[in-house]
Amino acid sequence: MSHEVEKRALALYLESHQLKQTKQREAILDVFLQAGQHVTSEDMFQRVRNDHPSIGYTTVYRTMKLLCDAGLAVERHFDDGVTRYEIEHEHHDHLVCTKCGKIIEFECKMIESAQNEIAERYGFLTLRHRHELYGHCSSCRDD
Amino acid sequence: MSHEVEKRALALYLESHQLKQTKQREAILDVFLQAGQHVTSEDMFQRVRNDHPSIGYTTVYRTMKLLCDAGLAVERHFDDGVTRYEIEHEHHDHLVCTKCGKIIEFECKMIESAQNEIAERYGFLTLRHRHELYGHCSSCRDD
DNA sequence: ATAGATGCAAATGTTTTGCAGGAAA
DNA sequence: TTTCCTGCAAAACATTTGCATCTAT
Repeated sequence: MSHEVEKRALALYLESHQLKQTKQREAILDVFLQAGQHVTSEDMFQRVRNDHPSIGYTTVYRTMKLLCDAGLAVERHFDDGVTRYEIEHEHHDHLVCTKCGKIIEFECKMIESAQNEIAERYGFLTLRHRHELYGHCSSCRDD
Repeated sequence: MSHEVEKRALALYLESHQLKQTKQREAILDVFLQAGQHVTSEDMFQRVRNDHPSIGYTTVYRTMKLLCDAGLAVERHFDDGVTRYEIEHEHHDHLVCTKCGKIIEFECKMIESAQNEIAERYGFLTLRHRHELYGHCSSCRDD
């Protein structure tokens, strides 16, 4: 079984917060780790339901929130009003194709340093950021 | 009466789309132009209600959508899940204070050119973007 | 035994839609 | 007089909460 690191991390988090280890939480973490980036809540629910028909929507929501608190997941809000989750990893931004829905991640040091400069100029302490470019990806731009 | 340019623009848009000029639309545009940047739907509704108690929520929503279509307003979604509107103007980004809620606009040529470079690298045609830094503003960072 | 978790149903908050009546063209 | 608008109430969504029950510790 893979993802031992993440499972371990969750176990530690639960323990240190007097929370309980349950099959539901285990199952949802499993599904999340295998689902890839940018899954929606709906997505998560469907996938979880596949293997565990008795798990409710509520538990999926609550557990995703838990995973965020534990630092394993990050909540993202793109412009379509649906919450998405991704596995927590380094600083990056997104290109979002408004035709096919594809989401491409990118990273840019130049932008990061520009952000720092701006923040400094305004005496602003940056905790997190969003940076998304919306448009048509290479496959869709000519259609 | 100010904002003649915007009123004219709306009139032209309505005319060219076989839509009708109504007091509600006029009133909502008026309120919007005087409300400043980043008003929420709720905000708009309250302000409109002040002068015109008979105008319904539905009409406010519909008219804000119309103003967006007409290019007079832009819809923004920050991370609190509430739609905000701003008067359409040049390319800019935002610093959002998560303590006091203040929203500061900024512009940065360096970031813009980096964005273009990224888009080019991925063969991506950018139509619009969001770029927001969340954190504590200069007044809140020491509290 | 007990604090915490679950699942359902109901509530929430925001935005949209159906529809009958009303107003602009 | 026809087409488009309006306001209300109800629906639609995504998400959250109350609560009785169940389960890990």
